[in-house]
Amino acid sequence: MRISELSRRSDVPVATIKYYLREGLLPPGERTSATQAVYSEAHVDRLELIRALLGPARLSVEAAGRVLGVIDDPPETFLDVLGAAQTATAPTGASGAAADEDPDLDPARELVAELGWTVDPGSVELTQLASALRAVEAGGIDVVDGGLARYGRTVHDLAEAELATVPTDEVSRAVRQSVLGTVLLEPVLLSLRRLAQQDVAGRLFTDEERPDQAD
Amino acid sequence: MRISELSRRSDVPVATIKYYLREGLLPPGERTSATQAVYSEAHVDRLELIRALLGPARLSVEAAGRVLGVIDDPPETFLDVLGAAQTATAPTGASGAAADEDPDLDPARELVAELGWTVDPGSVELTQLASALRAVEAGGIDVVDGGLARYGRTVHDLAEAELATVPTDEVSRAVRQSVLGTVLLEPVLLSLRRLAQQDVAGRLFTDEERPDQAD
DNA sequence: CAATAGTGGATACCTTCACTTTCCAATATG
DNA sequence: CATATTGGAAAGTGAAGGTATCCACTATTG
Repeated sequence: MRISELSRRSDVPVATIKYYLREGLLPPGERTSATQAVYSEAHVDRLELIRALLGPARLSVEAAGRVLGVIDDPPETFLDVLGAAQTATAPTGASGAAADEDPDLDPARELVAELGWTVDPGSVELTQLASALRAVEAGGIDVVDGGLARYGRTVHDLAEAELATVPTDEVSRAVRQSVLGTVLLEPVLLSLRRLAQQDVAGRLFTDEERPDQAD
Repeated sequence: MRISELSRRSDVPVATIKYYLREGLLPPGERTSATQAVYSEAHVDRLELIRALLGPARLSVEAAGRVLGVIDDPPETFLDVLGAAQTATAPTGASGAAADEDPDLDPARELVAELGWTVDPGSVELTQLASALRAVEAGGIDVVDGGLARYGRTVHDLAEAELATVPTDEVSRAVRQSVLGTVLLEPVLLSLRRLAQQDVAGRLFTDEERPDQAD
């Protein structure tokens, strides 16, 4: 198919497809002449994936490029699979640069230690956890019931369920599953959490008793 | 204190403080004359909170304004607390407008039904779950081990732990806790998940055996 | 086989967002 | 009184993510 049909099929404007081609998110079509190329089903799928990464997963075009790059050109070893997934999707800079100094990683480190987890001590995620904890602090809110450690243990269950789906026989499939799982399940997690909150709140405030009013 | 000291204390540029004042995120200082106002400790705290919302929580200035608006001017009833929290932080539009038609809410509805949750059938979160599920589909990845329902059940535990911290005696404190909890715990959740993945991946690929290759 | 429409590619432009800069007239302050 | 600050308005900025415009070329189609 030519670009206009690709556009119709994928519901992405031609100009935008060209943009993604320029940015290297979408591989070029197969050239049939100096000014013509044909695109395949694979291009349609790829565009869908790109839109999923840029939309729900909220990745920047640059981050999406890194994610797709890891999928297209996977690391050699299983050990590197997750690391690749995570550094590819880190918000800014990616390669281990400090955002602005490092104000205080200790609370984050302590929490991880309390949970008994083994993590990369220099990973971006640790920095992000630290700043997330500072934000909670700034909000002056009470931490989760049972403490953050309980929260962490529950999240660990999630991580186990996710990683159980990663095939251990072939690196390229493992990469795809873990890289895309890492980013595409985030919005699922977030929206499920909010829906669960609705359910819990409903039980708390409606069923048992309603504090004191109508409306 | 005057604006320049507020700036020093909060580490936010004067021009930015003025911007937040203009956008209504920060309440004006107390006027002492036509061209002078004094700011309090409360302003310092508020600025910290604003930065937490705009930074780690990744809210837009507009969404942050809605969140702060709910806190400053809480709903009357407990029933509305969570709803207010959630609509205030919804990505776009907020008030129940369809992003672009509604392609297919059914998978989301089904999942929620399977979990036995009671949720607002018209809530934005349902739409977001639907589009998140479509994104997973687009990525062609296997769903979590044990199915999404298992994932959902685990998330429900999280929601319970969170909502257990919401005081049930005073609406204004309940609002603050649930509104800020909703948004400020998201980055905590996300970064903890990734750290948990590191731990799980480490156990899978390092301890037991490494599959079969070098590099 | 000429007229028309559709291409790939490059470049310029546009819009939104979150700030920054610049001005200003009116105080504060030394 | 001279200089520095202030609150406030308005214009400007830089990054991000597209769009729009051109253009020299095919690829049809009548």
